[in-house]
Amino acid sequence: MSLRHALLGLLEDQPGSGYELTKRFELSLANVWSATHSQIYPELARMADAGLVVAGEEGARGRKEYRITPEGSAELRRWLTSGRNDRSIRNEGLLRAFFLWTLPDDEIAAYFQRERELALARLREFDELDRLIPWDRSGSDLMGRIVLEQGRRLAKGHAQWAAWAAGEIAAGRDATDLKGRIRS
Amino acid sequence: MSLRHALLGLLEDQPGSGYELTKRFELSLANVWSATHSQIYPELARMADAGLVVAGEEGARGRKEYRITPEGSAELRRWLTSGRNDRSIRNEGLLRAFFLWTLPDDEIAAYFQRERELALARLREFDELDRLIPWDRSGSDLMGRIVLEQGRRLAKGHAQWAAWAAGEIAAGRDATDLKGRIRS
DNA sequence: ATACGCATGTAAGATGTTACATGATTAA
DNA sequence: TTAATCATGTAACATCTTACATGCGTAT
Repeated sequence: MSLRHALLGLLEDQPGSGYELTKRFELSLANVWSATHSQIYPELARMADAGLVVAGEEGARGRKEYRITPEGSAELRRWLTSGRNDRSIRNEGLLRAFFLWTLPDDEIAAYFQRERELALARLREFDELDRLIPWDRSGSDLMGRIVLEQGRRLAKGHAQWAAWAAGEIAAGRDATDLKGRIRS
Repeated sequence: MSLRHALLGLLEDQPGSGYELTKRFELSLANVWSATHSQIYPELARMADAGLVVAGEEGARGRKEYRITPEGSAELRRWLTSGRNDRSIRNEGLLRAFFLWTLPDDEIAAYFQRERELALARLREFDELDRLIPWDRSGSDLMGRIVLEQGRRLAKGHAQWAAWAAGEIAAGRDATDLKGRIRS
């Protein structure tokens, strides 16, 4: 139930309406977690039922501002410290790579070349983000910079891996028929 | 619809029953993609309806062996070369990190310390796997080694990032009250 | 007046998880 | 004979995606 915890985390920083929280997903959480308003509105209602948040009076245009409750804060802390990172593994990029052997090897090389370029583009985006965000000295911004740094490292590592993989394919091309029936 | 493509990829290597494909998810795909038999059986039935696979006659204990069809192979290749990596971003680890500022900073440091240890344990597991798998010179094993290498790089990078982050927290501790209201 | 952005929701369908349910074969 | 493994499925529930639907407020 990570959507719930993402919402608790955002509300711990400051209260907000469903609409505004949707925007925060698009802006600050864009590279970490995605969610749309059609998920967020009903989830906020369920969280209110569970006592994790409360809605203030309706403002203009039916706007409802949610605040986190002490129970909500406790649940957030419980989630942060419970130590279990249990999302089942689903890495579409690696899944593709795993089956790439079914392609002719010039296409495999082209694939990794493109992966590398996409990763480098992502790296440039992160650098740009870092430049644009007016970081302050708050704890949330310190963690924001730490998360962004991991994004940068991941992108860089991905580019390097893709380049290395392209090299392996090129090296293997001479020694081995990739689609070969050479299985032992 | 990545489950479908994962199944096509596995069947491109060799035919198999639902039960056996479930095992292949647990063994070769364990660190890449997860799926359970309760997903796999109905999906294979749908794929047979769509003409991507065909079931042979029933064997012992009702065993049905599925083979990939030319249409299935074409669909696999289309997926591999269609270039769009569109999974919506969902990284629970980074999500947690993003909200860690709500904890006292000794707990943040402990969190990163544990992250580092878990990543190093993962790295050791990958090394062990690499040692145990009887790699051959086939294309599928070459790609298998390339994917495993990325697992190793990711784990190593994660450990380094966690160590770096712990250092940043320690450095910030002196300069800044992490939960501080110092927002500009 | 009208278009854009604010603001909230519902509905249908796809996908994933957990639990339930059954029975055959084989090795000890 | 009995426990483990092979083998297949269904059901209920949670979650996520995409599309549909409505109306207010504000600037041009």
